Amino acid sequence: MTTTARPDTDRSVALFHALSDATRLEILEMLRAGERCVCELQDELDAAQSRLSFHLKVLREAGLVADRKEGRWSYYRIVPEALTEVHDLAVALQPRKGTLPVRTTGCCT
Amino acid sequence: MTTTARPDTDRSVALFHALSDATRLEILEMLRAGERCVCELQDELDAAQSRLSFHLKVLREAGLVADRKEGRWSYYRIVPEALTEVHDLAVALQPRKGTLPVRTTGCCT
DNA sequence: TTGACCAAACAAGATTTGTTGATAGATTAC
DNA sequence: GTAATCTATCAACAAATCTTGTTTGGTCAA
Repeated sequence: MTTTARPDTDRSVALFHALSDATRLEILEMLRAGERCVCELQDELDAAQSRLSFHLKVLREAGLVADRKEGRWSYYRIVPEALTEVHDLAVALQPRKGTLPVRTTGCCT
Repeated sequence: MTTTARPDTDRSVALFHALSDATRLEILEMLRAGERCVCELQDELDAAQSRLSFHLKVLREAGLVADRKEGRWSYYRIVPEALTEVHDLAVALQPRKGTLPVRTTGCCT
């Protein structure tokens, strides 16, 4: 889209987009066990440093992870609230209660 | 990614990707109220027909919507189970219970 | 201070995604 | 039959995304 969706929609798009990549999901999967520094992610995922940095930035900008510097290391961790948001979005997209699976009246009549 | 993630990961990527577009989220939002034919979506979203068809295909291939032909009309509806999957994925990504927000031991020691 | 190390940022290229406009198939109305 | 309608698909282009390799800045060790 070129344009103005509801801010709600923009936020949803950002969250879902950040989650729509295998590398990023693998990063999150690793972080489920707790904080990790970039070098650890690099080792375990066997990914180039710049690649990891790119994906971590996407996750960070979506608010899905947060980072913390300590000396020369950067530690990343999951932001649970962001995942709760995703959870809530999925629920909010479910059909409204009382909706018939198939309609009885025709369209464009 | 070029490659082999766990099938689980592939599925997650497909679902999240399908949800990572404003037009597609608007389509789903409309379908929450019940089945709609393409021409109705077209009118309400003010989108070109081929554009809509493209996005409906993405949603369909991800299993988020299902369609039904009746005469010359195609009716689309939400597949609630797919949204439940999304819901479950968000939950599954939450940090494991008992995880410390910040680690106490250094990395790469 | 010099050199090693960690991580972010940049540049260039390949690939994927989304848009528009045109075409084609199927169904209904006349 | 022919024409109109609805939708999927295709081709072409623009824009966004991801990857790799390089550069840069900051921190630590000797």
